[in-house]
Amino acid sequence: MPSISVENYLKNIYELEAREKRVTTTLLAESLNISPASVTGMVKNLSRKGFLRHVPYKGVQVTEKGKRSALKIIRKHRLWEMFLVEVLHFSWDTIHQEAEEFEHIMSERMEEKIDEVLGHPIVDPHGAPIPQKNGTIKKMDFETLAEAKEGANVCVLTVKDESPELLQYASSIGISLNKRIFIKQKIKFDGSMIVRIGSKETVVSPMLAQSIFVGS
Amino acid sequence: MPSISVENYLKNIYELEAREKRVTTTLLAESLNISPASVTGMVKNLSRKGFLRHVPYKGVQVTEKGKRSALKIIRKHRLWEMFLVEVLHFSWDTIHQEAEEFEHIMSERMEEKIDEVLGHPIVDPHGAPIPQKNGTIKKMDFETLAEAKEGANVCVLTVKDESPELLQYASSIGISLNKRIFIKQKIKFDGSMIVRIGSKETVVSPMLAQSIFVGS
DNA sequence: ATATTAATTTAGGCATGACTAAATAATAAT
DNA sequence: ATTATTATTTAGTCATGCCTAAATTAATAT
Repeated sequence: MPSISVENYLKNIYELEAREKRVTTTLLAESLNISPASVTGMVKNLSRKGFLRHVPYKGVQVTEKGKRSALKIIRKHRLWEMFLVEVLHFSWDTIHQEAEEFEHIMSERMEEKIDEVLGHPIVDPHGAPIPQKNGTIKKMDFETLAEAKEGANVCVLTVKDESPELLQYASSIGISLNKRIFIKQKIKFDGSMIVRIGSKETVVSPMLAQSIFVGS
Repeated sequence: MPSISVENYLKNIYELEAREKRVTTTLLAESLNISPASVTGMVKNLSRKGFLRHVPYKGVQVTEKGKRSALKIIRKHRLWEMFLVEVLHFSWDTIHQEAEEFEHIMSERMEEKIDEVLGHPIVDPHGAPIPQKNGTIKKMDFETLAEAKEGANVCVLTVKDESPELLQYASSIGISLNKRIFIKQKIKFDGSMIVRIGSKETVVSPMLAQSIFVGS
């Protein structure tokens, strides 16, 4: 059984792979808040054990085996986030950190019970897809709000969940899952957008816009 | 913040103190499934840090500080057991092991939410008292079923929770919390008892009887 | 092409928390 | 009282997973 550290490495690598071309030692180190030197050591271990492929100075990739492990943990994380919101009435901005710990100690039995009580949900409270029992996960190929064109009317499908501040801010200007956003104007100067959400008009900064994934 | 190991030492010492005159190194080692030599080392640390008083060759006791920590963990453990039964529909014989892990990672916030959802329960699913937020715990001075007199009609108040088998067996002969047991006869030979629970008559072995705490 | 800078890896350490084997202390038995 | 037994402690190891400092490799700029 993989240790908590191993699980965190695999999860982070898997998630970084989705949004970066190369998952370098340094990138991974930053993501894990661990020194690059330490990462090198662990990457060697995990490669030897068949969880990763590592081309020195180039980057790492999870193998099939590594991916399976990563998805198991992500499934537990997202199910637990859902449970925190639905059953324990946590708000969406406080659950990520809670789930970071529980994902590692959640038993199979527990996973099943929670999945059952929640009625087999397919997305978590931030709209991220929950990996299924069989190891599959719905592919996400949404664009970010930052990429949406002027005049478009889009739907909020996913919001990045790492930062409570971001989520609080998003809530405060009316952004939540499945809300529609009309892009009234994009400012050339810095990429800010003037948008209409419901009946209110606000400005969305480029940084916020890059954390929000939308579809049509 | 105490490590998981430290929390387990403190909890076990506290619980052993309640039912043994001296908590010796060996006893503690057995309870924790750790070698006596290792226990000696940790006991030294914890004494130095003010969690324990240790008289070499005599035994250990928690200090006030140690007791406070122990009760915090026991509160989390018992609240979580209650939650597993009430909200996730686990049966009472499967929850102890689950809770052994979660007690260490449960945040204050989580503790509060669960306490709230459960309506501030005062006992766990095995009848053990849940330590309160302020660090107090209801004193348990019940007798064991084994000590009850012939002809007595007693009420099941607590059942030891460490062994799933014990709990399953107790359930199977009709023993659960708040059930009344009439002691029809005590066998001199081995201490077995012939009892009536509801309308059924059964034999309770001395070993089982010692794991069941009753009041009148 | 070479020098500078940045990324990566190697080498050596450290804390935690376990282990075994050997030594010592306490207890019980003759 | 001495011996045998049992409990406890000491000493020395080990695995995990992190660290820093130094060395190496790669990438970039002149």
